[in-house]
Amino acid sequence: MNKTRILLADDHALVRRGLRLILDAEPDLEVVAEAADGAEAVAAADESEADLAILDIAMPRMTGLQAAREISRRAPGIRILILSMYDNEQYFFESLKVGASGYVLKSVADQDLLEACRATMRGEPFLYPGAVTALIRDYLQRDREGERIPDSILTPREEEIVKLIAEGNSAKEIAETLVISVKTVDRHRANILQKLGMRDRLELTRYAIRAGLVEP
Amino acid sequence: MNKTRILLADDHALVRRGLRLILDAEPDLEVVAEAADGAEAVAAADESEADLAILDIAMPRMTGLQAAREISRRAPGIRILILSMYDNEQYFFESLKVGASGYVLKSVADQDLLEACRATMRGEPFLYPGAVTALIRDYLQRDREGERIPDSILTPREEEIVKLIAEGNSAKEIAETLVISVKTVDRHRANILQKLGMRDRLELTRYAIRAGLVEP
DNA sequence: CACGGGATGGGGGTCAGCCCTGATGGACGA
DNA sequence: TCGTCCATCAGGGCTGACCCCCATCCCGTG
Repeated sequence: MNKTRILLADDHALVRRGLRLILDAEPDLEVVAEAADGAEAVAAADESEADLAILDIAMPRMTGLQAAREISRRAPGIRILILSMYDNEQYFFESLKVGASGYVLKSVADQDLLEACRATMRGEPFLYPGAVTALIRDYLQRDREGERIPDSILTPREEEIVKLIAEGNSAKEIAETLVISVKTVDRHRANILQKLGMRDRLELTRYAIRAGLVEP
Repeated sequence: MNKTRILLADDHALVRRGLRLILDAEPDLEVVAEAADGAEAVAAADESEADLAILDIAMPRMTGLQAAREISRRAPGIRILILSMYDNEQYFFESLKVGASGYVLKSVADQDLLEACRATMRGEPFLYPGAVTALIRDYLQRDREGERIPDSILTPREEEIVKLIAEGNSAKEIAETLVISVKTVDRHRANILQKLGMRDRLELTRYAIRAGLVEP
């Protein structure tokens, strides 16, 4: 019987180590590669011939979501499980959109993670209980209003801007960092705020911190 | 030989489980209690007769720092190790202030965590390498300027203002809440920013979240 | 009592955040 | 090829954030 070959990506070595112990203790699972950020994860996915990638959502350089998008584009055969600190509908739906088969909260028990791995490898999507509620609520609402998913998701560029704003950079600094005009940063910020229904950088920052996009 | 009895507090069950595997694998360490938030940790410290409390810094209900303050007040015999995602001087110093003997980043290797536990139990403070740099820099600066640590620099009123700012309120809203003039709020904010050496509300907000003054 | 710190304000200034309209070029799918 | 989405940018306007100097009042302490 073949073991499921796992790529494990989390920026905290200690957490990674703990997860590895949990996974390696199972007879049917085997961690064959580790990554400390999104970019490493993408590279590791290319080389490791893993069957399953477990990606933390909050990582430097490239978030788990961006990495998932990239991995599922370059290596469609790899199943992806997103690991998240936050019980957040927005991120759950976005995970599915970027090609992940499952979404697991860090607050679940280890048995749930193992079950998620196995379900994913069987080709079944894994939904953590809270997400089911969110899913149902969403479908009900869409049904009631007869519309499709509001698609209020941010573009990659916009996510980049969100990070920089939430890290405390002014529009001018962001413009210099990205080598674009302040006006464009302005434009992006306006679009972001409008999409997320927020009113200013401060609210956006709190959101980004909650979502694990940046550190406080 | 007696094992070191450990209280492990982290809001993510998965992470907690992983850490427990790391710790329980050692012959001289033993996890005897777990907690999923700061309040639970305080309660567990009262009951568990633990020797060492490992507290994640970011937890609901009560942050690791608040819990540490409470635990070291109620049970001074328990050594405390703060576990943090953030390589941040401010946080590090606050940890020491609330009675912790060590500060360990989640990005360190498992061996470093084990070494931190043992050093703490030997009565030695454990400093992760980056913190040493910060410590030295701080001492140098204090030495140069010939002043001592201005602890708890903010007045009660100012802390009230900080909270309101960090919760996303505008100066106008704060003025209405406190029934004072916008100008006074302005004045307070200016004093606060000057005292903390920060430049705007956004930086202040991130500080307040890190310090556990407000929820993200 | 006099002095200092804390809280409260006013006047007046600069600058950045935020929003609107409108426009262009490139990429990508129908 | 055409429409759509994304990223890019300009001009111009409003408001709030942030800063300066200064004044008042209360309070506790030397």
